[in-house]
Amino acid sequence: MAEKVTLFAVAERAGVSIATVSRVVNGLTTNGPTEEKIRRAIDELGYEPNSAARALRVNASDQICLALPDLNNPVYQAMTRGVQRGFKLSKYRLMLSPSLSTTEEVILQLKSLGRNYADGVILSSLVFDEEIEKILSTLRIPVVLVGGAIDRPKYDNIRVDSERGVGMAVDYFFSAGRKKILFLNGPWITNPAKRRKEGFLESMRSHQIKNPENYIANAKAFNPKAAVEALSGIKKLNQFSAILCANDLLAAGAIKFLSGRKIKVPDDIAVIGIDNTDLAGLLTPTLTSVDFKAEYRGELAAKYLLERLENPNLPIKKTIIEPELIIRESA
Amino acid sequence: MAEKVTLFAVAERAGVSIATVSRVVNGLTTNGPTEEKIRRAIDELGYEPNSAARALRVNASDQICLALPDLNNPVYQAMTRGVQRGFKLSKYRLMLSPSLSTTEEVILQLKSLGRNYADGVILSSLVFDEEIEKILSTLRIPVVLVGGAIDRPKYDNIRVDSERGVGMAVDYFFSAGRKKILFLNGPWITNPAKRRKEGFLESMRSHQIKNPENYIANAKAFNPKAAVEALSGIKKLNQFSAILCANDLLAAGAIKFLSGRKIKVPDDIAVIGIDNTDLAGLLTPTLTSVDFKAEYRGELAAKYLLERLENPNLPIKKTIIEPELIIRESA
DNA sequence: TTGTATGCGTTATCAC
DNA sequence: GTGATAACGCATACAA
Repeated sequence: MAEKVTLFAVAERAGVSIATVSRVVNGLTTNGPTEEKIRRAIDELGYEPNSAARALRVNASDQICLALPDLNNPVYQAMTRGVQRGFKLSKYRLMLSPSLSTTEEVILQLKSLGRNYADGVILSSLVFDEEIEKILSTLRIPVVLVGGAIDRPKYDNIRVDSERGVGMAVDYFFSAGRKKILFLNGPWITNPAKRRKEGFLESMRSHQIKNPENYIANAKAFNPKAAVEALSGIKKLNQFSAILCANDLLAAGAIKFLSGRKIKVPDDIAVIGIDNTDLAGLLTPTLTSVDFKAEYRGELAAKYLLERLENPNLPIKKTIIEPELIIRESA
Repeated sequence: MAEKVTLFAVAERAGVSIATVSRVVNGLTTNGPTEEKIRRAIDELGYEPNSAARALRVNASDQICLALPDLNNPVYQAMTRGVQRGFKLSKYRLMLSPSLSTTEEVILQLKSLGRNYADGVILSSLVFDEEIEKILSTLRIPVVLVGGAIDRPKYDNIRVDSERGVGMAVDYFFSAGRKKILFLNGPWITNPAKRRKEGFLESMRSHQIKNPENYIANAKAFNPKAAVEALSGIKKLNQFSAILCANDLLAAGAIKFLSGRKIKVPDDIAVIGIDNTDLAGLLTPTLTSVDFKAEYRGELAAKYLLERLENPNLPIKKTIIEPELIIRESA
């Protein structure tokens, strides 16, 4: 391993003071005949500024923390790609939190941000309660919320119109004459599940369906296997002509389950997913899905955070993403 | 935003010196009646140690950099999950590099590591040349290579037996009487593509096939769309009874393409993928795929890096992952 | 066990 | 435009 090279080494080699080198490195001195010498010394020695020293001095780490629930879910993979892209041309490095499923994990992660290793955080959590809210308010760095359900006026926030998205799917089913709709939801404690359920109930009622809560099944997780398990437990599946799934992974499981039972999709039962992930185009039949534009949300979150870092006094920004129903073969 | 609280604040409140507080924080002082006071002060003030100051002082950032080609590819998503898991119980935070496709991007990323913001790096690159090698040797932090093709005796290294994995697939085709095999490869410049191609040629020759290089198609990227494009360009597709795809995404594209042409999988043409990603079980037919255990490799890479960080003098570790053919419906 | 004091590498203030 | 120097917050060598 090579020896470490600091400002002092460069200064010595160039025959100037460290202050001058520092200025050149930071572009505070343009012309001057010294600059040439210094640049050469930097190249020859392979000098790279020490992040920690700089961070300590200017109180900024040039790092961003991305706090997400679960990298198994393609929707967060897409969001991550969006965030990556959003920061690509910036000076910021991206930190990836571990998977944050429970309130405790979220809190631990947020608390650790008190160590000042990040200049900002993009948080997308399945859960949101007062305790999390409290810790958020103690953070000394800007926060961008992606998908925080309730209105949180203090933070830049990118939400999705869940109710509308779910409603679009229900409407589409009805327009195709499918009125017996099963809503296959994920774990009911999570925020997205709550919102999507509300949207379903509301939309069904608007179509004059009584007691729509009877047409809801809950999978234990947002994945294909849980979908299969949940559907296996349903007695009279053929009473339904459509299944609306709370995300694409559940839809993938549903399609597998149905074709295993020789039930034709969409002829016998139509299926719509939510999130419109990469998966949708690869399934057979290809999956009709409500696009909540996860990658775009990630990119937008990055943009909002960058803008706030540049100017902390900007007014709070709120965006509600309009969902779009991407129609493919499954419905 | 709350005001910042340092060791000084805690020390003042507890009526001790900052050194004593520092020791308590770092667990260098056990009992003592002072500890109680200090802990209370820490709690009351909500003290969190400043990462930058600590990093500067001890010359360690408690951060790890994960440098990957492409988060669009599920195999790297899986690897990332493995790495996340591997570091979950450690003190290390995970930094995610931007997508590293070209040599230039890899070099830029590696150079930036000279800023000492990471204590170690896990590198999985599609490309490896002398220039990258040179920069690697100047790094002052441990490196774990995942999938560096050539032997690199200086670094902990987790490889995959590509040739063997591809051979398993070819053997399986032959055992099912399928001898006319098309190899649908990715961009030929990348390392995995080279290795997999070699494995294919070698294996075909061992089955007495002459000029196997005539049975190779190259997709422009490792994704479904590129697979469709590549297959569209093939005149006499029905001369083949099997397609081996260089990864699952290509296989997904191939299956879509074939079913679009009313070619039955596996009856008319069998398909095998590589990587055995989450996708495999969700396609129709489900995809037979060579498992290179990406998630496990990620976790192992994290383990190797942790061990080396703990003890830099350990002998270099090399592991070659044994592939496994996961048989599903597509072949 | 506790306190004092030094330095990690950098930026920024101040004189020149 | 340049150089000397203080300070960022912490860990630790040393003295007590």
